[in-house]
Amino acid sequence: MTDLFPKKGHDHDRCIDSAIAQAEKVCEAESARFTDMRRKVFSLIWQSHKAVTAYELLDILQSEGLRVQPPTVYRALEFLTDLRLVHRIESLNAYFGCDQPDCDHLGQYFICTKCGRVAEAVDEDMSIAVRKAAKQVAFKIEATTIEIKGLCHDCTTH
Amino acid sequence: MTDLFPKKGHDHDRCIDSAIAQAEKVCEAESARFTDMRRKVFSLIWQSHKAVTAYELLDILQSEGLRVQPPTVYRALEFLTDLRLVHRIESLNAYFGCDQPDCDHLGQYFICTKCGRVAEAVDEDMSIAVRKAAKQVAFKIEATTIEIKGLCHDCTTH
DNA sequence: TCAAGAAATGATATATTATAACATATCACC
DNA sequence: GGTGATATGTTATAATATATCATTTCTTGA
Ligand SMILES: [Zn+2]
Ligand SMILES: [Zn+2]
Ligand SMILES: [Zn+2]
Ligand SMILES: [Zn+2]
Repeated sequence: MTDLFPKKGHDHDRCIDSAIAQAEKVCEAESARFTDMRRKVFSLIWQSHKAVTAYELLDILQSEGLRVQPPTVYRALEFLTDLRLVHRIESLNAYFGCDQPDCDHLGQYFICTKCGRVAEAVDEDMSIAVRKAAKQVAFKIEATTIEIKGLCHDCTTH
Repeated sequence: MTDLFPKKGHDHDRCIDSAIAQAEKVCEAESARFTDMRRKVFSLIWQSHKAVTAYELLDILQSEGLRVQPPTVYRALEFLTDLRLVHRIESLNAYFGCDQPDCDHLGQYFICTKCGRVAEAVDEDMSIAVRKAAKQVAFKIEATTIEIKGLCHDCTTH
C-alpha cells in the first residue's frame, strides 16, 4: 500500500510552506500576480487537506476583520484554479490545494467521507483507461472530472 | 468506432417510450410509486439526451400551468436518482435520464460541450482502473463521479 | 516622476441552486 | 370508511455564484 493521504501528525506547516513556495514559482513563471488577497485565500485553503467552500473562506476572512464580499473570494478562486494551484471538487462545490501544480495530467480526486480530506492521484492507468474509452467512441476530451468518494485508509482502520 | 451518442434523426419517441417502460418496471420491482408528478418529471428529462437543471424542469411545469414549486421538482429528482432512473451530473448541476437502470456499475458520463448531449458509458476497463487505483492506496470506494467533457463524434465532424 | 492604461479589488445587487418546516392531500391497507 | 404512511403543496430561507460599475493599485513608458 502506498500513501496518498498524508500521515496523521505530519508536519503540516511544511505542506503550507511548500505549497506557497510552489505557488510563487508558478505565478512568477506565468507573470501572474500573487497578490495579498490571492495569497491569503491560498493559505486558508491550505490550512487543511480538506476541501473548503467559497463561503467558508469568506467567513474566515470576515471573521478576521476584512471587509470582503463574495466576488473577491470567487475571483481569487478563479485565479488559483486557472493556474491549477487549486482544484474545484464539483461534487462538493469546494476547493482544495493542489500539491503538484507542475504536473500536466487528468486529475483524479479521492475524497474521504469520514475525515473530509481530499487527495489528488496521478494514476496513469486511470488516465489511459479514460482516453481509451473516449477514443473508442470518437470523443475528443477537453476536461475530466474524476472524483472518488469513500473511506481513506486511516478512516477504515481507526 | 462504436456508437455511444444516439444518431441524429433517430426515433426519439422510442427512447422515451422505452425509458418510461423501464421506469415502470423498476418502480414495480421496488414497490415504489411512479406517481403522475414523478412520471411527468421523468418524461421531461427524457425530452432530449441533454442534461436538464431542476429549475428548467420547474419552468416547463409552470409554463404548462401547473402550480409547482422547487421542492416538488427536487423531490421527484431525488426519487428518480435514488432508483438510478436519472443521474445527476455534478459538474453541470443537471440531471439526465439513464438508459440502463438495471446495470449495477460505476457510471461514466460523456458530456458534449457543443451539442449538450450526455451519454452514459459502462466501460469495464475504466471501472477496473478506478478500483485498482483505490486498492493501491487502501481506499474503500463508496461512490464515483466520472464526467468527461469534450466533443462528441457528431460535433467534431459536422 | 508622473500620466495613462491595465489589472485588481470594493461594493451593491441579483441570479442560480437547493432545502427546511409545516400543512394538506392522496394512497394502501385493514 | 377509518387510519397510518406516503406524497405533494406552500412558504420561507439557505447556499452557491455572477453581473455591473466604482475605486484603488500596479505597470510601464514618456
Ligand atoms: Zn499537510
Ligand atoms: Zn478519512
Ligand atoms: Zn433518443
Ligand atoms: Zn455533440
